[in-house]
Amino acid sequence: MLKKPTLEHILEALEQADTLEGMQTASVALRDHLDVWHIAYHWVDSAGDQYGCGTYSIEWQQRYMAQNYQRLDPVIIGCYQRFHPVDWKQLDWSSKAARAFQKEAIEYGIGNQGFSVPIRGPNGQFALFTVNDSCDDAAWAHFTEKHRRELILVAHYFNEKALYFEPDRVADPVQPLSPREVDAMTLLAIGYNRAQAADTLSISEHTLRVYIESARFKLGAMNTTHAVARALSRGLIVV
Amino acid sequence: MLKKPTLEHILEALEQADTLEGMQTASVALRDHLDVWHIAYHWVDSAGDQYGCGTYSIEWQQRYMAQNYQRLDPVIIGCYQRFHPVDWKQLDWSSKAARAFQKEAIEYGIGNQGFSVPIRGPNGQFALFTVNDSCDDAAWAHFTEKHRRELILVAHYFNEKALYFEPDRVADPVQPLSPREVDAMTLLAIGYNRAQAADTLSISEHTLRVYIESARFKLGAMNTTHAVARALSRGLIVV
DNA sequence: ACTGACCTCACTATTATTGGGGAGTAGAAA
DNA sequence: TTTCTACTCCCCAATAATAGTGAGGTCAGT
Repeated sequence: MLKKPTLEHILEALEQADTLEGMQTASVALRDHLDVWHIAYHWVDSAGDQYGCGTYSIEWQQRYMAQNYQRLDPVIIGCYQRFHPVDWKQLDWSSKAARAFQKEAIEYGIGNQGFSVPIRGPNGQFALFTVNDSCDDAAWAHFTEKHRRELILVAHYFNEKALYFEPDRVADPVQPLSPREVDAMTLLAIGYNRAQAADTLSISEHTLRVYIESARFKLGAMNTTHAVARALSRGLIVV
Repeated sequence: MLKKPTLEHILEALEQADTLEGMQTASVALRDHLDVWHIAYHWVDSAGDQYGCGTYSIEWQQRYMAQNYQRLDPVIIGCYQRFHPVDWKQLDWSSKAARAFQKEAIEYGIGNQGFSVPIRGPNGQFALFTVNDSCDDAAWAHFTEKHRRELILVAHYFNEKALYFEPDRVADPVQPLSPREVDAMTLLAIGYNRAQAADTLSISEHTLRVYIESARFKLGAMNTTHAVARALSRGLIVV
């Protein structure tokens, strides 16, 4: 490189990106900027789909996906229940499968040190942003301490871009529910049965049913449970 | 004030905080640093509990909670499905309830301009970090453009601290669902009835019921609809 | 070899929910 | 003024859900 791009430049380039290659370019630039082995952004979908970008070798990415390693990768498992960024050393590598996985990763050119930022979006979307390197513990601790804040920020920007590229999020036109329908859906979503919900709203159970039915039609739902699920995932109610 | 603290100082003070008052102090310091009317961090809990900190008046906070305004607050509703920080102007204030809410908020000393950052943690935890002020649109657009990145970062730090203070709320019913339970919840959430779901999974309806029941138990849900709603809002299933 | 978690299936009984109907009010919008 | 939407109430028969009981199998980890 003639000149290292600043973090500002990288973030701006990332903001401007309108293809996946833009994210790829940004991850390479960031790797050079931070002078580490690897940068990786990895979207983990509970449907099993996944995609990502980063500087891991194609071979490792293919191997990872072919083997469905996200099911046993301690980084994925460990981050899934966390909010805080995590150093790989803090994770649970005790199982035999995990150690075998780590050994194989290193053979594929992954460094022994890692720092991963879990990121979440709407509807349970989950992704990881990872910095990877090979060095001793003290140097790594120093690095993560120094760059923690910018890594969080960059992780956020990567995920923002990824959500932008994911088409599902901008789809369905939302027909709004009436206030009473929102009440009904909300109470059902927090576990009330019809009698309790009707009582809470001070209306008859029959009336409550009318709201449930009309909400069901508006939401195009096949039954009450479906209606509540749709109301939730469309953000029409907050529980 | 003798001297405005820098953002670095505020973040460091926040990191050091080991009581809720520390968050409160940080929000006041941040308000002064940014020279805005209000800073607010607001945890929206699936149990209906909520807490937060910030510079809103006690009266407004009490009013908000007493009226369960999180159910109709366009900021909450609008941010819930988003990942990106959002300017309040982009939200849907068209309903009568929303306008009445806004009017009342202004009477309680809330400014007309707002910028909210949605934040998510494990198990569907959701919170908002908001900056509020009163100024014209151009000035506000300039402000949000200028401070966007640091606001994202600060939002993250506030939530990190909040999760640290309230581990129970996240850790409480952490039990993950088994694969079959996830299948069952997912199929119910997309509108299948038991017969269809059982057929889809190629198991008997009796067996399906066992999964629904065990998922319901794990989720601490009172009925099937509640279980599906919880699975959704905790991000255990994606529809 | 044992423990525990998961997957699969069956029975009985009671209670709750659903999906069809229909009908009248009030208030806002056209 | 008419029309529309939201809100309120009611019946009935069929279906779904709940709460117990039980059993037997696999598979991973200690």
